[in-house]
Amino acid sequence: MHISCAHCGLQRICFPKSLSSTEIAQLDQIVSSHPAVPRSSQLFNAGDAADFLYALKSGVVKLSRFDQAGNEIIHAFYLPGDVLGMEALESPVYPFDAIALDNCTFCRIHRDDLESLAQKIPTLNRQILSMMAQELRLEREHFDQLLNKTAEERVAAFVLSISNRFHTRGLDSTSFRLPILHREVATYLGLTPETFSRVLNRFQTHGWLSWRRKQVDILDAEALQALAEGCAQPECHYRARKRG
Amino acid sequence: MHISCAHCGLQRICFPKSLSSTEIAQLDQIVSSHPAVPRSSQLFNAGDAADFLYALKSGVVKLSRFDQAGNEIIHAFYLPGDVLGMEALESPVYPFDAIALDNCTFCRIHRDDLESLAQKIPTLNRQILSMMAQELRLEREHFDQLLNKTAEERVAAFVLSISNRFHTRGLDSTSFRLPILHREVATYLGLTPETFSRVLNRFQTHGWLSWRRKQVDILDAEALQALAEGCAQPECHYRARKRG
DNA sequence: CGTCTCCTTGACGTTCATCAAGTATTGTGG
DNA sequence: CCACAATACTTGATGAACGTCAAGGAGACG
Repeated sequence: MHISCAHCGLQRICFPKSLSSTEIAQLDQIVSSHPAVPRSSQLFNAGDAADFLYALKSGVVKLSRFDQAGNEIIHAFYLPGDVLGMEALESPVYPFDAIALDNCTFCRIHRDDLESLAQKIPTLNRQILSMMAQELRLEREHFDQLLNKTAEERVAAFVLSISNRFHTRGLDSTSFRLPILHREVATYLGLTPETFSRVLNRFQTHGWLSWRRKQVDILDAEALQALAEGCAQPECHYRARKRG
Repeated sequence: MHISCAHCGLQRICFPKSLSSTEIAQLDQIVSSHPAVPRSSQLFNAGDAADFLYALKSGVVKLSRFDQAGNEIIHAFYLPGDVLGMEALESPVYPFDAIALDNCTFCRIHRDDLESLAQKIPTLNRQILSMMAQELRLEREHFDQLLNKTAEERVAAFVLSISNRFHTRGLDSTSFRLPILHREVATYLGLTPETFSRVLNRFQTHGWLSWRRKQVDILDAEALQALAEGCAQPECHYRARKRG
């Protein structure tokens, strides 16, 4: 049975974020539980009928697809409280695969139910739009992390970005377990595993970061921040070109 | 005075896309005209209060900002019929600059008016979500065009993408004027003007494309398509790595 | 304990950014 | 309408960052 959103620890991040208690009660009517998805299984695949939105309760999910050349493209990692499937509001099918990187649990909402309810509750309507806009913002952030950035800048920005998301969820933002393979992080950042490995090695040497297997420890957030923002560091020979 | 959406040539692309004639009449009530914006001027800047959504009637607009290092990042080019400002539905201010690349004309809608009307018209509500989702899809397409792609693949994909958008608008999709500087296209694609110039030169040599100043002529769409998809071409020594 | 997958480390080559200089085109004022 | 300036684009030489290939090591799982 579904636990009421009113008692869920993720209500500050998830759907109920801006709703009143009576509105949350209405939301509860259309929220149901979804069978747990084990590690490496898909929640849905590209091309599946997009009937539901999913709220991630626990675990981590990657949103990905394979391009014509057979390379994996990873567009997003979802953490507890995030909502999956927003992009399908444009089309009848999901455009991407959603794959559990850990054992995952979900709430789910039928999109027709959500649409009907949103038509009655303006706050919910605004909330949906806001979540959609956030998805767009995150994608553009991801884009910015890659464009004209060196491998070191990308990794630094990624670590800080994940750290912030842990912080938002009230978790330890300097030491945490991240159930994502290095290979997948590299793919997300448009790098090869080899390059990613070398960057981690350099960060460790400088005492900025320890990231062994799935355990991440941020040792010098300021150094990483400076690097992510493209400020000069002795090791970074490559400089972004200046504005004309 | 505002021309009714019912008589606008862009209604198949713009807001009225999926609305009935009575609904379009209601929409007309909240749509107003906006003073023309001359070339190189901004429609709005990052940080401005985001009170309005704008529908581009004529001209081309770029959505951009400057990063910490002072480099321009261009996230999108808008063509007639496109709607600007969707991303601001999450925040009270625009997160980007919108700059006219040509003399531009706009319709505009106050976001509060739109929200109220959408609460009454479910079709409009769905339409707004769909436009938002499309914005997200285009951004991800943009992302895919850059990730692990060579300069040639990026340019080929860009030309075809623009061509498709002209086609959607019922315009000539093989020969058209594109009022975007080469430098701006290069920036959009994460390249330098030099590299962009060299790619155009190669395409011209092969007889695939002629792009002089602002006049674009696609001479061999299939060759460009093959290149954009990463299929082998004699000139392209770089091959995408295969899926593991 | 053995196998599989993940990660690491090294040597090398390619693509593209950078620097620099030159040519074409647009815009402006006389 | 022409001269000049400013901007946009082109072309060439050079080097750096990172992808590729190859092989070895370490952790996970049965």
